[in-house]
Amino acid sequence: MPANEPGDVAAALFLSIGVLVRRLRQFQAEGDLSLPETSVLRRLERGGPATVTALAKGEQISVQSIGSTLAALESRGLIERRSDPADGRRAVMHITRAGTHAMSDKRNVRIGRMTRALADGFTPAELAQLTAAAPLIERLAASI
Amino acid sequence: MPANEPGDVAAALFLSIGVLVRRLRQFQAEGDLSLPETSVLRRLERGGPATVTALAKGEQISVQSIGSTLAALESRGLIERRSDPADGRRAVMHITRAGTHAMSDKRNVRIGRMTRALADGFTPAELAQLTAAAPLIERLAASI
DNA sequence: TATTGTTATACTCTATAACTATA
DNA sequence: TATAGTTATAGAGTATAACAATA
Repeated sequence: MPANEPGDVAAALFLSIGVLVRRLRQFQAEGDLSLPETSVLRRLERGGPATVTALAKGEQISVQSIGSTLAALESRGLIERRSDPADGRRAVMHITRAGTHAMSDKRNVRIGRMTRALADGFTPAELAQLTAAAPLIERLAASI
Repeated sequence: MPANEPGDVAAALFLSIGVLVRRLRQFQAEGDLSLPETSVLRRLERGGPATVTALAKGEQISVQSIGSTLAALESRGLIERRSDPADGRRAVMHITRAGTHAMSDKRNVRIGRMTRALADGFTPAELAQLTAAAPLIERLAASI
């Protein structure tokens, strides 16, 4: 049984997630969703409608930085902006039917390739390990 | 027992690693190692001396892109460039004693914060899950 | 010719600063 | 005044193209 020293876990995770992100960045074909676009759509799909500030906080970027991503998604009809009737400052973003469609395995290149690689090269036990790791990685990001 | 559908695993991983990378990007203080610098040093530390091409391939970026990172590390004495006597085209990069020192928990802000967060907020069982996930994530990156 | 690496240039993603509108 | 969001500008990180040196 290994010791799983926090320092070793940290270094190993750091290297592996960096490589995966850079690898995923390489599949940017004409018309594909970008990395941040995919992430925002997935978040809306998972967590439901959210304000600009909430999305930025979830994505761990500034409110200003998420602006162009939201504008791009909105201009393609993948999200819809609704003003909050209770607070005129707030803009609540909703994923549209087209947005959900764009996130399907067939349409989304990155998620699709990850899905195929996982289905072809990983055992159910390994998929279970990755499934268990995802929320831990999110918790780690939130606790750093 | 959940089904762990590859599509769901892919989407969950995608979101979590994106958030962690963006969170890690935020700790860029004066003099700290950058994200790619930390990654390259860790790779040399783990895998031993490597050529420019091998490092670029490991990091999943182009040979051209890794150039500035290597130049920055070399100028600060954290890596050393040696020409391969057997092949004059090759430059073999070695981590120096100072480079290893810069990667220690105390000196490296990102790895250090990850290490502390893991030590403080995660159980041994959770650390074991993350330890198991890291090589799977690397394998996924390589198989996409 | 093919491979290794460098230099030059451009694009993507994110940050900070300054601003407007609403509370 | 404080909060939600936008616009403008800049920096980090990576890509492609063109090149030089060696195999």
